[in-house]
Amino acid sequence: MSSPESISATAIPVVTRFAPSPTGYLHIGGARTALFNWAYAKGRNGKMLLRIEDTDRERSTDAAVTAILDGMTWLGLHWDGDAISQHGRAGRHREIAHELLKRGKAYYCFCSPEELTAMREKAESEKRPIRYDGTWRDRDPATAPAGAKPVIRFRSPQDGETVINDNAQGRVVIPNKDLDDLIILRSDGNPTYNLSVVVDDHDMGVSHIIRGVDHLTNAARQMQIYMAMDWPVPSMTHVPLINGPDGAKLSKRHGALGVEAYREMGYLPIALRNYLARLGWSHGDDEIFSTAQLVEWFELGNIGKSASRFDFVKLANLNGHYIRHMQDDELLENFLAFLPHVAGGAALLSQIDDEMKAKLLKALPGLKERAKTLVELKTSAGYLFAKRPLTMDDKARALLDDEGTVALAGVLQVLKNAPDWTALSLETLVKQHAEENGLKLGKIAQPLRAALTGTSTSPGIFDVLEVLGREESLGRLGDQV
RNA sequence: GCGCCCUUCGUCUAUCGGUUAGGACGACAGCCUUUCACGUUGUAAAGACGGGUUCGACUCCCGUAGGGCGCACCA
Repeated sequence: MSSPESISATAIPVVTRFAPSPTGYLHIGGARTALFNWAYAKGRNGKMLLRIEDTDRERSTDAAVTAILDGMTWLGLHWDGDAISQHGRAGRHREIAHELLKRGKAYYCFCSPEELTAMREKAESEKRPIRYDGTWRDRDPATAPAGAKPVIRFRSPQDGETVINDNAQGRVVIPNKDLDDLIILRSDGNPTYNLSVVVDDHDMGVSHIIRGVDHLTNAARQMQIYMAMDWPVPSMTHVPLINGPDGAKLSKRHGALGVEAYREMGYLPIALRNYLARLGWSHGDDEIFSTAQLVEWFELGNIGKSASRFDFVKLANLNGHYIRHMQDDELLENFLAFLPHVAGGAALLSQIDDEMKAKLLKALPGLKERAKTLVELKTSAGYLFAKRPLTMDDKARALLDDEGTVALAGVLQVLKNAPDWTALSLETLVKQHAEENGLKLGKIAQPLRAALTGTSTSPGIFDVLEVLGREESLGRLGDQV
């Protein structure tokens, strides 16, 4: 608290940003990057801004913007202020490109795309590094071919090295000779990514850049632009990537899905947040923690360096934990909100009136112990919605063989005379009946379960009886005798 | 090809020169039990390889191997 470092750290307002390009859905790596940016800002009273990097007009779509915003909202990652369109700031980027020109930090290059391709191919065939050769770096623009439309290139330092003091990666040194003169303004006058990012981050007052390591080399080029403009360089953090379960890059085959796919698979935002936070970041041995704790504990220095694999099994385990521990009414809310996003869910939702809601709520304590996802919850709740006479699955049918049916008929008589219909008293009643007839409880409970639910697995059978109610229960049992 | 980065149980990770290398998921075994789960107890399971530095290396340095990222008038 008293060290000069922490005093200055609290004095500088923390501004992070998440800057996706809207060329597809919000994938899981992007979601984690957003989570880290959000957690860091939240934990220091800062802001997380959202910038849509839509300067590629060909590939950017409105649908993708919507998907990204929806995904973040569902995950509970709220950005501050309005989302900023990078494309809308092209004029400002152009202005800086010309400022760089004026400062002698950039120059016009008249090479045609064909010449550049030839240059690249030649370098490749000669096994030389693929870089712009600097043809126009010191050449007089007056000697340009007539009518050629120039691009503006950044005049990158040729000697020395650029050092990135990265919070996650440590000190990364890139020799300047390996960084060529990148194009900052295209021949059509549109700015290029590395320029736009620097100008926007600077103008938006971004203090901390947290993004994927795939931008590490860009970070060096961007630093050079900051320095050419005499702008302060933000704190940099490059987080490792997330691979598929087999260690290879995430592809559509495994989990390169949009976050909406995780919603459809029945994962809870709180579980996904917890899981994602533990991928590449840690707080000692803590595995299960609240979002508030994440915000409190999150430090950039605790981000790891190596790529991690996405493990659906562990996610499912965490999800099951959160389902089990969630308050019933809150879980019901999550469940109802989830239904429209899953096949057959909308139809089911239309059947859920207040009475059914009450039933669901009552059944939830038994149901949630047994579900790792909301999809499983939907399946296991199926017996509540079933219409008489129930259709039996194979295992249920096997339980209702001759012996099972006899047992069922016996217990049905007892249940018909049950003085009150609560799980507790029914249990006493049935156990007493079993004892009197020298039957193991299982010999009665399983046929009951089959007749009541049409399946061989369910929550505790006495809870099922209570939730279903006397009339419905006796009806279903009678159907099978 | 060039540059940068990474490498601890199957997986996610702890360790910041001295530990029987810890935890979690998963696996296996037991207990609980009306099914399935939950819960609970226990077991197996790791420092890529080779050199240094050091009294002492998972930890620091060098090399090898493997993997990743970047090298566009994409972002």
